[in-house]
Amino acid sequence: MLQGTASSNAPDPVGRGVHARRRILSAALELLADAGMRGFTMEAVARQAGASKATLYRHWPSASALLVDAMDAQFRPAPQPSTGDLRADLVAILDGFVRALTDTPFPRLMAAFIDAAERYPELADLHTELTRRRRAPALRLLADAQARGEITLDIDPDVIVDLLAAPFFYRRFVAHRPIPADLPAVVVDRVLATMRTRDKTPDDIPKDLPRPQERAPSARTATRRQRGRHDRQERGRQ
Amino acid sequence: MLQGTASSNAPDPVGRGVHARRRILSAALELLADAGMRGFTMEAVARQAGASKATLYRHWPSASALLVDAMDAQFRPAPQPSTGDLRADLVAILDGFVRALTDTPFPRLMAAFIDAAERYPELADLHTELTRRRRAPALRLLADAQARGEITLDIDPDVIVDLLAAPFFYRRFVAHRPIPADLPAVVVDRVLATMRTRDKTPDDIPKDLPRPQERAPSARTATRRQRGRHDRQERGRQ
DNA sequence: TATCGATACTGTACCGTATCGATATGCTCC
DNA sequence: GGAGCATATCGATACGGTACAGTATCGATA
Repeated sequence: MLQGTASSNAPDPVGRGVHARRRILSAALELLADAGMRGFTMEAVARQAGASKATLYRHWPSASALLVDAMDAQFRPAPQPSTGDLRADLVAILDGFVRALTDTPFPRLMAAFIDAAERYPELADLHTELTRRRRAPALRLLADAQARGEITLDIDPDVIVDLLAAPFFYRRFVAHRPIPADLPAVVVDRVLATMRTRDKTPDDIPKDLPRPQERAPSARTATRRQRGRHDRQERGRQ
Repeated sequence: MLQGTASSNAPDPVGRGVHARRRILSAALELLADAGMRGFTMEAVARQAGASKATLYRHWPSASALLVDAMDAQFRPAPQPSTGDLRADLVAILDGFVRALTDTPFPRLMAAFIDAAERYPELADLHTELTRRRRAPALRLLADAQARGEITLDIDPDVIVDLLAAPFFYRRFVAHRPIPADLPAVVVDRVLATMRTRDKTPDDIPKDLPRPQERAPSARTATRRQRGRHDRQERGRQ
């Protein structure tokens, strides 16, 4: 699948080798998260893993091959919520994003991926694939809801998923501002509001859902500014 | 303001030094865009700039101080479209984003920023500030439209700007998928649809705008207009 | 006169390869 | 079923080569 990797296709070797391999893959990700591509050296990985440099080169022909394997091994498929309540399920998915972006080392790893993908084509391909897998649950929810007649998908569903997922990554990696706890609900409501079918709206949808034209007044207080330490004052120059 | 920079606040020195300083700042950004933080070394910058390493250390105490200055010097304020047509102005801004993300070296620089900001706090602060400036025109458009009674801002306007801007960065840096030419219009229409006031809708708003509940048959055909207003936007170097 | 480019220098870090002894695993043979 | 051996894998270490950090010096130049 991804060329350049020495052993991702082969069955895991038996015996003592497995342990060294796993230690090395974990160490590679730790280093990448801690120090980015600058800290990702074969020497440092070997040190961190308590392994010999020779062992690294026995398993992977190059640092980038090791990195691809490490990225691939790290991925955990996202859960697929399916309570039948589209809004709740989407919010659950986005809540998972928020947790991953705030309470785990994932964002530091992600930032390194973003940078690495820009410069190593094989990493860009893998990054694309991993992102595709992360998006699959939301895409499926939308397709199911459309099949039930709950929503009208008159545009590319991938764009809808973009609208849903993008704000969280943007806040974390570009705007560097805190993510309000209710942002998943706010985003889902905004996006769903443009897709509800007039004729059929299931009863299990919360009634205070802010439909356009007849919005619940609570959305305002729910999203009160909420700025933290990232709020900065004006700078002197332009 | 940004500690660690040797001279960003001081007036530019006169004489031959100015030229060397500018060459070095440009070279720093070129290297950062080309090879990320790995390629950003004082030696490489000096080579690229045709300068002496000693000259670099005369101006900046460290590599990160140089990087902060280079990032700061690169920024060009985004234009502020204001035709009075909220939709057209927002689309113009997002078109500028798309051009910067597809036709310039800006994204490679941006990816390096994203990674660097994760590991160097002073770069994160600067990145936050630069992003804030990039968002200012859209925020002002929304405030003006609200003042005109054209839209109802019942949530944090920053969240609206997030919804508008995020999909483009997400597509480019996370999903690694091409950005359709009509995505700005699609995004603007989706987001505006949830904010239009019922009572007052200015006449200069296109009538085929996909309102929720009475949607135009295709958001695609409905959003084909107003292109090529301003051709200048912020990007990296020249 | 201030700034610059060029050069040299020491110290450190990493690359990629080679070698060697240690050890866990699996198989054979009794 | 257990002792013993063969094999694969491992960690440690060393090596020459390259690159970069940061400082110092000196002559050139605007």
